[in-house]
This record gives sequence, C-alpha cells and structure tokens, in this order.
Amino acid sequence: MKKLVLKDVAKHVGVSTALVSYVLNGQAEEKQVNKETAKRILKAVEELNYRPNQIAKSLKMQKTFTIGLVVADINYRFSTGITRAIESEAKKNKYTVIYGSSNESKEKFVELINVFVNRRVDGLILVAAENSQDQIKLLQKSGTPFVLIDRIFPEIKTNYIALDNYQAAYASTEYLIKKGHKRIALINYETSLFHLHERDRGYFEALKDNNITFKKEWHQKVSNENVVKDVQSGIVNILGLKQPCDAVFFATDTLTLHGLKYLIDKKINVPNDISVLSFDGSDVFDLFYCPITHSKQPLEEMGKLAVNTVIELVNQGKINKQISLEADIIVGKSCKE
Amino acid sequence: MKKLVLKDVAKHVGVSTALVSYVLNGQAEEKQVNKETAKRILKAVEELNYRPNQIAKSLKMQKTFTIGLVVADINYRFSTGITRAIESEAKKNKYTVIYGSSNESKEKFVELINVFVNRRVDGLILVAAENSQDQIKLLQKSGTPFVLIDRIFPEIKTNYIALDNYQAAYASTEYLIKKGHKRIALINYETSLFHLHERDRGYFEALKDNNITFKKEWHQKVSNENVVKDVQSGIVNILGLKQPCDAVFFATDTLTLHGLKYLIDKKINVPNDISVLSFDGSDVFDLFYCPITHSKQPLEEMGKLAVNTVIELVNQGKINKQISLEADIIVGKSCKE
DNA sequence: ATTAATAATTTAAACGATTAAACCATTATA
DNA sequence: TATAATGGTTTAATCGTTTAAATTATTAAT
Repeated sequence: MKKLVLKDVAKHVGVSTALVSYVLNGQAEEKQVNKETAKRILKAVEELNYRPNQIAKSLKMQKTFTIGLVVADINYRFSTGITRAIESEAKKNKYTVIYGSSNESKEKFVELINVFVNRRVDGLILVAAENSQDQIKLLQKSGTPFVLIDRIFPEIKTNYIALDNYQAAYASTEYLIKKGHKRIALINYETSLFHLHERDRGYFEALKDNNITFKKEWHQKVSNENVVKDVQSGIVNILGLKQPCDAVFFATDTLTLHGLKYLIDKKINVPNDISVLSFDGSDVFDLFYCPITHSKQPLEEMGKLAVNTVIELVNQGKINKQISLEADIIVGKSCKE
Repeated sequence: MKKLVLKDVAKHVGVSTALVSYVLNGQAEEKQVNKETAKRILKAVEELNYRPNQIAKSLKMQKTFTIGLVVADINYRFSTGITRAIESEAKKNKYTVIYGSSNESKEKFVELINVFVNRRVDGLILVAAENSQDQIKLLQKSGTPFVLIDRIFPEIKTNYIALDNYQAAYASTEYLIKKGHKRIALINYETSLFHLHERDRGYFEALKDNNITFKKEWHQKVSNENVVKDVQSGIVNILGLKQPCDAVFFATDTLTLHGLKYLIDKKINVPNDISVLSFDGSDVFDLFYCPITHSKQPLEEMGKLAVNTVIELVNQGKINKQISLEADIIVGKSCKE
C-alpha cells in the first residue's frame, strides 16, 4: 500500500504538480489558477484522500512547525501543567510539540536539546537543568530560537517567562507575619538554582522589613539526594527549638508533600501545632485534612506566553522578552488565624 | 548563520558527499573507505560540529524514528505514568515521541492521529477515545503501524497492550469478600468503554462465585459530565440503603479521588464507616489519612511493551500481539479487617 | 493580421541527505 | 602484456514538496 504523493494527484487530474501545490496552499488566486481546474484538483484530493508529506514540506520550506519542550521532571505538577498549556496553545498555532524530560540531569538536558535541534524544531521551550549555563550560551551563539521558562540565569540575558519568585515568597512570608506568626521556618532545597534562591531572598526580606530577627535554625536545607530524610529532620529541627517555629513555608510543592506526609505520620496537627504555607499548590493536597494555603503559579498563562514568544522569535528573528509573572495566594485553612 | 550541511563538510575535506555519508553511518568498512580519509572526515565533522539534518534523512529514508502517542487526558495519573515510561523506552531505541491529548474527545483523537500520520511518524501508540472504532479501522486499512494501550475494542482485532481488567476487578472484589464484606458497592463511569465494562464484569462474577446476591443499588453510575455530583450521590445512595454497603470499590483513581474528598468532607471514616478499594493508585492518595488499598497497573511494563511492539511492527511488518497484564493488589489500610 | 497583454500551465531546480552504479587507479593473475 | 580483481572514490538519481522562471494559450488592441 504505497502512500499517495503529490505527483499521483497531479497525474490523476492531468495537470502538473505545481498547480496542485498552488491550489493546496491557497495560492490559487495569486497564481491565477483556472477556477475549474482548481475545483477538479480539490475534488481529486478529496477523493483520493491525499495528505501532503510534511517531512518533504519541512525540508523544502526549512520550517517544521515543531516546538521542542524540555521539562525538568515529568513527575512535577509544574511539568504536567505547563506541558498541557503549551501543547494546547501550540496546537492553536498549528505547531506540534515534541518533548522530553531531563530528570534534572544536565547531560540529558543537553542531549535532548541536540536531538531537537537535529530534528530542526523551529524553536525550543526550556526548563533549564541546574548548571546548564554553558549549553544556554551555546544555544544563543547558534541562533536557535528559544525561551526559558520557570528557571532563569540572571547572568545570561535570554528571553524568558518566569515567576517573580522574590515577590511570591515575600508576599507569602508577609502573609504569615500578618496572621501573627513570629517564628517562621523556611524549608528549601540546597541548590544553585536562581529561582529557589529568590524564594529565600523574598523570605529574608519580608522578615527584615517586618522587624523579625531571623534565626539561622529556621532555614532548613534539603539536598536533592535525600529529600524525604532531610524534610523530616528539617521539621524535627524547627519544632525541637527552645522556641519552636509556629509556621513553616515550604519552597516547593514537592517539599510540602513530603512535609505533610511526615506531619500526618507524627500526628502533628495543621494548623494547631504548626501553620503550613506552600509554594505552589497541587491537587495532591486535596486529600489532606485541611486545604493548604499556597501561592499559585499561573501555568496557563506561562505556557501561552512561552509558545507565543517562541513563535514570535521564529517569525521575527531576535526579540527581547523578559516576563515575570506574579503568583496569587490561595487561602486555605493551613495557617492559624 | 547558515546551517552547515553535508556538502560543506565534503568540500572542506575535499571528498564527495558519498564518502562523508558512508563514514557517518558506519559503512566505512563495508564501502571500503580509506582509513586515512575516514579519519579526516571524522575530524572535520568534529571540528565543524556538523549535525546531519534529520528531516532530509527522514525524507530519503522514509523513516522518521518518531512515535506518535495519543493519551486520553494528560491530567490522568495513568497518562503521565505511561508517557514517562514510553518516552524513556523510546529514547533507548533512538526514537522520539510526539504526543497529544485527546481530552476524551473523539474529534481531537482523530485530528491528532491525522497530524501524526501527516508528519510520517513510524508508528502510533494510542489510548483510544470512546467510540473511535471507525478511526481504528481506518488506520488498520491504511496499514499504519499502531498499538492500542489500556483500552481495546473487542470487536476489532488489533495489537494491544492492556490490563486484564476483568481479572483485576475480580481479584479486588474477591479481596473485599475475603475480608468479610457482605455488601460491596461499585462506583463506575457510565460509558461504552470496554475496559470499564470489564471491571463491572469482574465485580459481578466475583460476587456470584462467592454466593453474594447482587443488589442493583450497589452499582452506582457516574456520567462524564457530572463526575463530582454523581460520585457524591453515589455514596449517599449506597450509605442510605436500609442495609448500607460496608465497602465501596471505585473503578478508577479519579472516581476514588472524588469519593475520598466527599468522605473527608462528610467526616465518614475510612475504613470504620466504610471500606474503600480503588482501581489504580495515585500518589494523590498519599495525603489521605490512611493508605488506600488498590490494584496497581504495571505502567512501566505497559509502556515498554507498547514501544517495543510498535518498533517490531515497524521493522517486521504485520505481527500479532495481544498482551493482557495482571494488576497487583497493594494492601493499605482502607479496608476493614 | 500582427502584436501586446493577460491568463493558465509547465518545467526544472532547489531543500539535504542516501546509495546504486559507474569510474579510475593499483595490484594480482594468466 | 592483457585482463581480472580489488580498493577507493565520484556521479547522479532519488525521497516529496515548493516556486521562480519559462512556456503556451487566449483575448484585446492596433
């Protein structure tokens, strides 16, 4: 069962391939194709159920209508949310998404980008892996259109769509303070990722601006290799202080998840024993006994903006787009009044 | 910044494109390329950082090393799990995955398949949308290699990798019976999807084989348009009986999620007030106050098998592979002893 | 009846790879 | 010395489109 090609259609109608191509690409008017001929061509295309070979088209047009997407880990809520948003917006623009997950490994990240570039995607949307600055710089040099989402490198000027993590963390911390909390802990990853540092910074500044003297024991760090253990000991630490913390701010939803599991396990009540605030929500939290107050990233918007930025970039060459979005605080019942 | 092409490399080395191609494709021996020449070519490729254009290669080879994946809804745990497994197995075989979500709409399902076929994917992995039999038959006629996963149409003979839903539901129901439950409810979608019917059937047969007379009120149906409401009224119904049910078997994890939310809300205790068994687990359940007993689909294995089946299909033409996998029961604490 | 203008169509060269077949040197064999 | 065998390389067609340029057919103008 050989695939039908343009030439077959042309032969069937008794015209040249050029005419068929013109008609199929809406250039019938412009190339003044006879209306009758056009009709016959369309009829044949319909009858034969001809489908243009996009590969051949891509080769000739030097354009694939494909966007490569690299996420950090498909298991993150962020990843599925953003993927969904991107896929849907891309489809609206007749683009297809090919994607992969770096699983937080720089090597996989680089490899994925190479695969995508070799497949001649028109542009890339990237959630950068830790320490992948060099790769980003290379990409810039090569002129491949790309936009970073979520994570940025402040020392490299790129197009990006990200959250204003400083603002979000500041607002969250201040929310806790306004609710009367005096000793607020922060549990965050030990990492070089800028966006997580910004969350630290927002937390620190909010404390300072509200005249709360930060104690270093409040800041508990979690290593990527030992998430579960470190979250647990983090909680143990902040509750074991002479003056135990009265609230904990988890810097990512994953951290919150592990934290809540432990709190359930140890029958530590939220919010009576400790208030909980999460950076980013998750439907995972739905089954916790009380709704979790959290800041919420506008995933839909981020995805949409990312797609539109890449497309703009593809169509208009260099542009400059650095967009920082604000997070909303979704009030649950996990913070004591 | 023009992209480097094969011809440029050839010119740079001072040989024909054929030689470069041979060397790059591991045919140096076979085509007896001079070892020195081969070295010079490889050196140039390295220096110039030449990357073959996969589009051109695909066109010539009539092979894209791409698999199209259509899932039912990216929000399902099943979808992310299977996607991850497929992507990883595909990468191992040097295939790339392009994918999309039909959002349970037959129209989107058809559209996605068309997009993928036009892009000349080598094969498809499909979670079929409801009532998409015609499309599947068309695909078969067209000779496109594809494999169904999760959902099958018993009236069409296709390659598939699926769960033995009958067995899984039977085992789950029997598990409840063995634990001493006498009045077991089933909450399932009202649907034409075969795999969900199989779950009904497993439930019915298990009851029958254990001499439990089924009461029709035990079987609560949920419409796709009204999931939340219907689950709630389903629970109300089975608990409001003169002889209330002592256990409920949710036929999908989504149904379980909504059910548990409602149970929390109404302070109905699991498992004291009612035992809960879920078809398929989800890390979403981690934050429920007790671990949910559930049957577990082997996602990793399904994904792996699906990829390998498509690849086999691509390489060897027609094959016959109908694989039914068994589910395991993961024992939690949501069923009364 | 020519020529000019316009309408309709075809030709053929790309796009960037692969590869059968042809070609040209050497060296081995008769 | 002629011929065959082998090693090494190039030529050119091909995959299925698009499209500038050439060509032909038709109508209008002189």
